[in-house]
Amino acid sequence: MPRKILVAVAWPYVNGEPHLGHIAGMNVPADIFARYHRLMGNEVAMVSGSDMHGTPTALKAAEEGVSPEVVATRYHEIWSKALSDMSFSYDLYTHTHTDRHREVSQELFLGLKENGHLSEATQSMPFSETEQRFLSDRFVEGTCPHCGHESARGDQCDNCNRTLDPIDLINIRSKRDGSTPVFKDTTHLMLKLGDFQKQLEDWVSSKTEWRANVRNQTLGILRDGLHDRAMTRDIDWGVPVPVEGYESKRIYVWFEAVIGYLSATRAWAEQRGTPDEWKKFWTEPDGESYYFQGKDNVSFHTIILPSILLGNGGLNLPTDVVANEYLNIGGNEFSKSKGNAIWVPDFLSRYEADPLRYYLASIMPETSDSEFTWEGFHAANNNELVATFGNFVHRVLTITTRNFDNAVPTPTELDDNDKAALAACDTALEEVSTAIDARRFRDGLRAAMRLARYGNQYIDTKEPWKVVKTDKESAGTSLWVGLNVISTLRTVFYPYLPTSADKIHSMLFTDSDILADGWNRRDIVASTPIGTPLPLFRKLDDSIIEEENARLLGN
RNA sequence: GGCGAUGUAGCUCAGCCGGUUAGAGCGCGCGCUUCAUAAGCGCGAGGUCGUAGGUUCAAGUCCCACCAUCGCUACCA
Repeated sequence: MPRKILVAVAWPYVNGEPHLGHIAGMNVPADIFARYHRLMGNEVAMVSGSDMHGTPTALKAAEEGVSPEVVATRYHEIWSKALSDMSFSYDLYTHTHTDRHREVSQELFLGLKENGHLSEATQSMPFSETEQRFLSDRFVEGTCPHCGHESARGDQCDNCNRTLDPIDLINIRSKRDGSTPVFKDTTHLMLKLGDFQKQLEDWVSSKTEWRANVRNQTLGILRDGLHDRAMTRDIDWGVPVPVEGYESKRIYVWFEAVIGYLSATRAWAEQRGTPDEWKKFWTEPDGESYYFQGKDNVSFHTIILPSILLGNGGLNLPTDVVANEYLNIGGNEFSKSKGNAIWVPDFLSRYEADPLRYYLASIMPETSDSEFTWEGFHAANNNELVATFGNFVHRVLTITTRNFDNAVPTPTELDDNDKAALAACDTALEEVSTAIDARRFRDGLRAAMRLARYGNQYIDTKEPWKVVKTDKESAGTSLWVGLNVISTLRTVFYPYLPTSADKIHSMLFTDSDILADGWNRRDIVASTPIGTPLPLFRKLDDSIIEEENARLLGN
């Protein structure tokens, strides 16, 4: 019975290009997970899209003097291409400015209203008279009442770190034009999160296999008790609120962004001509769903999204919320403003996706922040991919084609070493499978690379390049075993390095594709022709370290 | 301030319910090999397990306090 796996990837807000920090924590693990499950024969839908309605996007548009849609669409296209160039296998990468998304968002919003989970509340907010609009907390600044810092934000003081309410700010002013806002009452619809307190507690408590940061952080929030939270905003860019009297407001962007997972699954099902297929993942009891994103997003996926789903009823809660920490560079977060960022399109103009996927998976910030360095990328590429994995594949294929007329040799009786090598293949399949299914991606990669090292040890023991001169049958058997190891490496590396796995496949086999072979050690058949071996990976010159570090400082 | 996570060899990380000389990969040193993109294999040197207490026959592994880093703290997406 195939499992039904929804791979839900966080929705980036599109006001810039993707950098390595973005993809390391969400897209890379999600794609490994999705590819693994497809190879296992499970039913997979991997969906995501661009969050078009983020405030930063609207802000950037205002700066440029164009409509938010222009900016959002521009960066959506850049993101789509970059994700595709990274070989991320989305079944659908859409965006939130579609009719389908608006309909589904409004439908769930009204569902909550009909079920009595929305309430109205009036609050006093800063209002700009010059712009005739309400200013969200990030658009006002003033003097901190606690420490006297002169440019405290509306929600928090950057100097003393205390949480603030904009009404407490001394000398409050608009960050947009410096004018002094007035405070005006505004009414919003609030989601009564408290309605779901008990259900959420029971649900999260039962999820003992979740990562510690996700589970404990959520339990901590629940322990404090949930309060109503506004689900509408005084802005004009976003999904209209489908309620009379709210024509000038929009649905809170986080509300509709997390609904994107559902609207995108439905859009995917429609596009493939099976409009009800989304239900496999969302309403059938054995549908599984995995949400990949950064550690700053946890509560939106463990509190708000589940509340929306519970409040509508009949929709599956997340099986797991896989939150990663951050990938840093130079000891800091990737930051556009500080100039220390490596952009995906730029990276891919000089290097290939697979080595990057390898390095990012090997340093994936699963338990704590990790650090991208060019030295590390260079070393991972040259010492591990080229020297260990690529070289093993290349040396076995080369010896084989040169001595056995470009075809798979016929094995004779297997000795203990041969049997151990085949057993190592099965062990690797088992270990990588267990690790990926448990969302331990670094572990899985290590287990895969262990098989490549084992292959080198085996071949060194057997010395077929030497034995072939005296005992061709014996050398042929060793190479046949080596080819089995290569075939298995193709499988266990496929989730991590899909392009390289495809290259191996096309050198070993002429029929079918990797997916058709499943998560198994496909037997190597004697006499099958083998293509000319080509290196899997390109060795990088030492000079790139200095070049890239200089480039980083220069931008 | 409150909540949460993290802190183990130069680097990236394993160490489950506490129990022989704390492990792996990469890097580094030495040796072997030369089929292979000068790639491979073997051996070895590196750690008072963030700090300071406590519990215990025994603690990296449990308890307390503290320090550092990161996230959240409900209107940043």
